[in-house]
Amino acid sequence: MNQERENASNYSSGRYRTPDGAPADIVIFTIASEERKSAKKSLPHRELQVLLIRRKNWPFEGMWALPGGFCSESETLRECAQRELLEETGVEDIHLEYFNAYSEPGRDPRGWMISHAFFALVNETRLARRRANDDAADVKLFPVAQALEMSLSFDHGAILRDALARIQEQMLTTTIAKQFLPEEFTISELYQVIETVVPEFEEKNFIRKITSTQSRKGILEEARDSDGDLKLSNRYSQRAAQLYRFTNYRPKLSIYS
Amino acid sequence: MNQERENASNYSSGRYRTPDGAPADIVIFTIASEERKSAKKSLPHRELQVLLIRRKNWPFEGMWALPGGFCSESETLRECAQRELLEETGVEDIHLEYFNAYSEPGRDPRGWMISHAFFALVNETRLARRRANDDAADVKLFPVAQALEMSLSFDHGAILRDALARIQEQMLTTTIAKQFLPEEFTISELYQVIETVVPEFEEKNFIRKITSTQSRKGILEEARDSDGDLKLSNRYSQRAAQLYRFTNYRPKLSIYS
DNA sequence: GCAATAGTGTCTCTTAGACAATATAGA
DNA sequence: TCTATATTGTCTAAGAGACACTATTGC
Repeated sequence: MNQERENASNYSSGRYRTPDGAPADIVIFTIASEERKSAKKSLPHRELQVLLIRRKNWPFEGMWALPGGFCSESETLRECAQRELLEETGVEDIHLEYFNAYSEPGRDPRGWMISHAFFALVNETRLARRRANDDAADVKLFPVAQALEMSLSFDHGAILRDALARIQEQMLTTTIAKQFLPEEFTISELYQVIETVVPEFEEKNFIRKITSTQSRKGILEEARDSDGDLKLSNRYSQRAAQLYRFTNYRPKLSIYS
Repeated sequence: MNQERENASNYSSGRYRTPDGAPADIVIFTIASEERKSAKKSLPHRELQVLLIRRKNWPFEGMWALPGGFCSESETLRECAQRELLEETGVEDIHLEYFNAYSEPGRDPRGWMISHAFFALVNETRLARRRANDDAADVKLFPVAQALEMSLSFDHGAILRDALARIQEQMLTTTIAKQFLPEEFTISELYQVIETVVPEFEEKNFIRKITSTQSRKGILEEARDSDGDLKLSNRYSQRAAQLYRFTNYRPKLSIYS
């Protein structure tokens, strides 16, 4: 023990310049949906949004930034990000994923800071509760398209771009769409969510492929009530639509097969 | 300017405990191939290997570890990793990719260190030159299967596992296979490389799929000589095989289509 | 009946998957 | 000729892609 302590203190006796902090920044995405004003039932308009906060202190005082904070020695980066997420949005237990580190010298005027970037996907229904509590002037959801054009603090513009690219890729290759959907949803809702995140997405025979092709149909299963009958919803349509839920099945993708 | 400096010094006046360094560790993979001793021409035996170094100092003195080093304030993590890679292997300009950060408290007895993990893919022909120069006792390639069973320094066992999972996924979804192949190669070589990294991989009609199905044939193109004639190789076979090269085309993958 | 969404029929062309068969050339 | 790899033939079932068509139900 003494040996170890001595070694350790020997080691850190100022031979190296050390970082001035270990920040974690979080790109919090949500999909806002707005009922369209129409006499008939119709699908809502959906929009991908990102949560930004207005900085109160130097540097970049008054500018918008990604939520984040400093990690302490006694927690992992993930725990730090979870803590920040809870503070900013009041939500826990949601999809939170580390995706990159930002280490460009000079990226932070406060000193040498390597930022650890996470993205989080939050269902708007869970975000809604919290929003009323906040000072709307300091914490705000922005449409992603708009946020990308804003001048953000630090290199947060680049972080946002990277996060968006990542969730666009994952939206098509994993089942993260479920983060933006209720437990049970219709095929149209799923399609809309995918389209909202990846505007280029187009799949003419979507319903058929997802429900009846052998290689993919394992992704979803029909929702059934306690009697085992199929559950339908007519929330967005005159004709009731079948409700589905995600299974745990995740097809393996390959460019070679 | 003065204002900024004053703010900065104000900021860092010991309010937070700061990390004791910013290390980058690199998981360097290569595929070693060994000609089989057979009278007839036959495909070599291939094996995925990882480069480890034996630690000379406390902590974990004498144990094997991933190569790595401390990042300086004036470089990015990538530059740091590139520098380390050059020092350990003598190679530059190869596939180097950041994949995770390791921040478990207590992971490094020297203090609070968040390790930034990269993986690198090196063609054995480029590694061969360097190996003679090194003291074989301190830098060594291990079969990955063996390295996974060794007790490595720090949390390098976990880092190695994660890196392996990542390149297995990427082997099937991107064209990183080319990192382990010469510019021009035969279909069998490509198949072997994929199989070496992902043992479960099996594709009965591989040659046909990769060369003649519409959705995938863009990945490869036939190699041709200056006259425009097809180039063949009989290095591994009696009957000469068509040589191919990767194009820049990268199919988009989706679980929904 | 109209509007708005849900879902099916149908047709053609391509691909998957399994195996057998043929091709090539050095030893 | 034998051996080891390369490449094509063939057949069936499944899927892709396009579009027209039917279904449902509140207004």
